[in-house]
Amino acid sequence: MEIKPDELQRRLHHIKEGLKDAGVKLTHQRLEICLEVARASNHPDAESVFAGVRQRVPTISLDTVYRTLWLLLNLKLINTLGIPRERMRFDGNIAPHHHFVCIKCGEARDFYNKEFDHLPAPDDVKAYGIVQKIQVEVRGICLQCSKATSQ
Amino acid sequence: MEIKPDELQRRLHHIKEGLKDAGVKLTHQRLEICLEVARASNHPDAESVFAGVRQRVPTISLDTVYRTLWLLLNLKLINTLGIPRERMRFDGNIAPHHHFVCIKCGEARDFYNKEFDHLPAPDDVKAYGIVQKIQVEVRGICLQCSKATSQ
DNA sequence: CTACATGCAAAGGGTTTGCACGACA
DNA sequence: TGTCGTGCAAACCCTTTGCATGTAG
Repeated sequence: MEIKPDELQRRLHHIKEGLKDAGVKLTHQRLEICLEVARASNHPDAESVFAGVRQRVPTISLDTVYRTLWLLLNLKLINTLGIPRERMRFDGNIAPHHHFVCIKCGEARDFYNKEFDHLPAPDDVKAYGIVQKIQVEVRGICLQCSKATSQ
Repeated sequence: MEIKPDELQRRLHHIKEGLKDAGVKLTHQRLEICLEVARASNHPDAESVFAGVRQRVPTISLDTVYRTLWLLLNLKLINTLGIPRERMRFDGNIAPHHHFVCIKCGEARDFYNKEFDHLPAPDDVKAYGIVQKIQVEVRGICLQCSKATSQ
């Protein structure tokens, strides 16, 4: 599950520049963690990143991995799948629907949209497996949080 | 954050029928948990459901709430936000992209699609807050898992 | 040289499990 | 009455934090 070398270089360069701009120290550990997360195409969890880096830096600790990933996340140099720090949340709504998710407070609100319900799955996606449903996730900042920030 | 009474009745009825069909006992606790999750429109976590039910059933325990929610989930009578039992996962890919997520093994694969990148946010969604990005999540069963199931 | 990053270990929070009691069919 | 569900508490796992040591700038 590796990406192309030139794409890797592009990502790495972008991350390094971002760290430099933020004025944080470019330690050996941090660079290796960046490399690991930049070249993974399978959305690794912290444990996977840890295992990968450990092969090259045997003394690295798991909490350094966490701290570095959070650093990259806060600088918007990487993303997360789903919502960070999220506990499990349940949804009694079985009907087809979509979500507006606030990236500040995590609130998720349903909305309905017939066009979104019937988005066709691209052919290259069908090659990944059997498609069951398509859901659109709109990310943004909800009214309450945008008020709170502007005040 | 309550839904319309007739919609609530519809959901409750559907859940009760599902439980009956599955042949599980319709205990007082289970019914109250179903009511709580069916009438919540804010995608509650287990703790919220627990708090709500507790007002009517003071002796209920948190683990009964978890067990019942899992029961409903396995019977596909409710949904979860995000992927169940998911730990935090990171994504070194900053470019606009979308995900195919396997509901069996949780594997998420990127795909690119210019049309999806430029989906317009519906007006009623814009009323929820400031839209930052729109991501499409395709859920299904990946090739490996569908092979494993059919064997 | 000095502030910041690391490693260690222990704490923290959410979720799950084992077991004996209690309640539905 | 027998089986399944519940409550309690402890275990579990992932993640975070405090502190002394090490290191980049």
